[in-house]
Amino acid sequence: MPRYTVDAMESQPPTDPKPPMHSETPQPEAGSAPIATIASLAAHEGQSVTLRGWLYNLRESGKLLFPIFRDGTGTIQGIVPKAAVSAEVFESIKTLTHESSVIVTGKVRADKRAPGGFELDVENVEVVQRVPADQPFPISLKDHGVDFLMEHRHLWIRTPRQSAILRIRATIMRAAAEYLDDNGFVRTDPPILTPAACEGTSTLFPVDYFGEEAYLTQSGQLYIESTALALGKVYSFGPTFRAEKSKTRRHLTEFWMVEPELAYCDLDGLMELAENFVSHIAAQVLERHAADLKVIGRDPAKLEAIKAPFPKITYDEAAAMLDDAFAKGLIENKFTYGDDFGSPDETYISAQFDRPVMVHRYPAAVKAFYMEPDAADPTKALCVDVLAPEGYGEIIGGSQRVASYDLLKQRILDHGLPLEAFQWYLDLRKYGSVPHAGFGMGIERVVAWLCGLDHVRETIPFARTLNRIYP
RNA sequence: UCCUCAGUAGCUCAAUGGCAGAGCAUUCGGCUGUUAACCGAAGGGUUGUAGGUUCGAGUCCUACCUGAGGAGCCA
Repeated sequence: MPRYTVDAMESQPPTDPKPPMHSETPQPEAGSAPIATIASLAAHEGQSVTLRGWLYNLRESGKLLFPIFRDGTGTIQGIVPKAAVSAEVFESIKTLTHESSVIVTGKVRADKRAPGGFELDVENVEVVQRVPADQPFPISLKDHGVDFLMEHRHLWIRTPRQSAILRIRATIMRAAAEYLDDNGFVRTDPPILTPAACEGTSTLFPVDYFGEEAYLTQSGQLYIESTALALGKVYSFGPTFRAEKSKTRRHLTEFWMVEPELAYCDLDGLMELAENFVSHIAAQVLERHAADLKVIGRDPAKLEAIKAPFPKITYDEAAAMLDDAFAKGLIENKFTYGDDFGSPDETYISAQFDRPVMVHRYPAAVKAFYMEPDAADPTKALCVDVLAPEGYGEIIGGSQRVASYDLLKQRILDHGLPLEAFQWYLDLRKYGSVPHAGFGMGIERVVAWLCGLDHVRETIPFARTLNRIYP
């Protein structure tokens, strides 16, 4: 039997020398133009470069061709006068079809007429694969319907707007991880296959686990509570699954969540983390994606406003705002005190602020069993929802967790949950329980909000929604 | 699960109960600065499915299918 020691270790051996992050791009042959990306063309003004990409569009005017190339980093228009190239090359470009893959050589030239400031005087085009003309690329430059685009998502992502969104998504995920990594958090990802519901049983995807019923995780929270008590500050970052039959612009059945969890942390500390965390992410998007924000038509001023501290109001204050709004006829439905906020309620509350608003201390009765009651008013839970502006709704939900063994056990029983499934979770309160807190942030809602999108299905490469699991 | 809306050419959409149309895409022709280029021509249809009303249905009625976005629930 292998044995595992838990003895304290001496300091760790030095780490290996840093391996390269990625392989080098193939070196060009001697004498040929260096390989460049479209995003970096400004550094090559006046030089001949080689671009490797695809034909995005082709316009022509008599004996002038205007092919637009894309390479994943951007687009650039080439110009091909008939007299400038051989008859074979001219004809080859003239008959190019949308999305044919090409290796282009040309000289970079600044031009005021070009949207990006540069054009490419094309010298040669090597066609890697020509899209057959009788089976053209299905995504045209004109409008398409949602159904058609989602059915062709694998091709839709090639369009400039979708590519820009995916680049911003990557930065948002990177900035989230980076903030936590730089602030002493240890990434501890929980399992995706889980034996029982975290909070209930109705919203999970069941899977067959060698004849036993298991579920896809709907939150790693319970697991990272245990890693937090082991490592102090931890986070998880991964996909989560909800089988809810929600059909709205804010819902996916599979989405990504980042969940920090901290030992020795209370609700105030958690809220401070949340606002700094979100501010850092917004700042990174602004810093790295001016061009992409322009492509998607997002006003950077909306992101510039996202700076800590965020406004913080209690549930009671939010409820009073809704009552006031109803009295003035600003919202349709009267809010019932004690209920959770509905989607229109959240939209109204968040619309009163230019940055995310933090609503804390909801009635314990409408919140999850693991939330710590407020000592000052035990009918309230020490929890916080962060509502994004512009109607994007809840992007973060978090709380201080119940620290007492007896109270947590009672809560599990009160919620009709099977005690045996939570035995390990109760252990956390048996062995060195401390005040601890954490939150979960839905990546897709943050992407939709920061990008100003009207639907989360554009925020993830392949969205999984109620009626769609293809492609 | 409920409510609302939609389904016509490859795509986006027109068509008072009376001949099935346009733009884009594709093919052919024209144009030396186009910016979703433009101009001319051609090909392209089981109007989601099944019934029904009618002299006649893309259009009206019934059921079903598919999709959309809103509620609930959530991030």
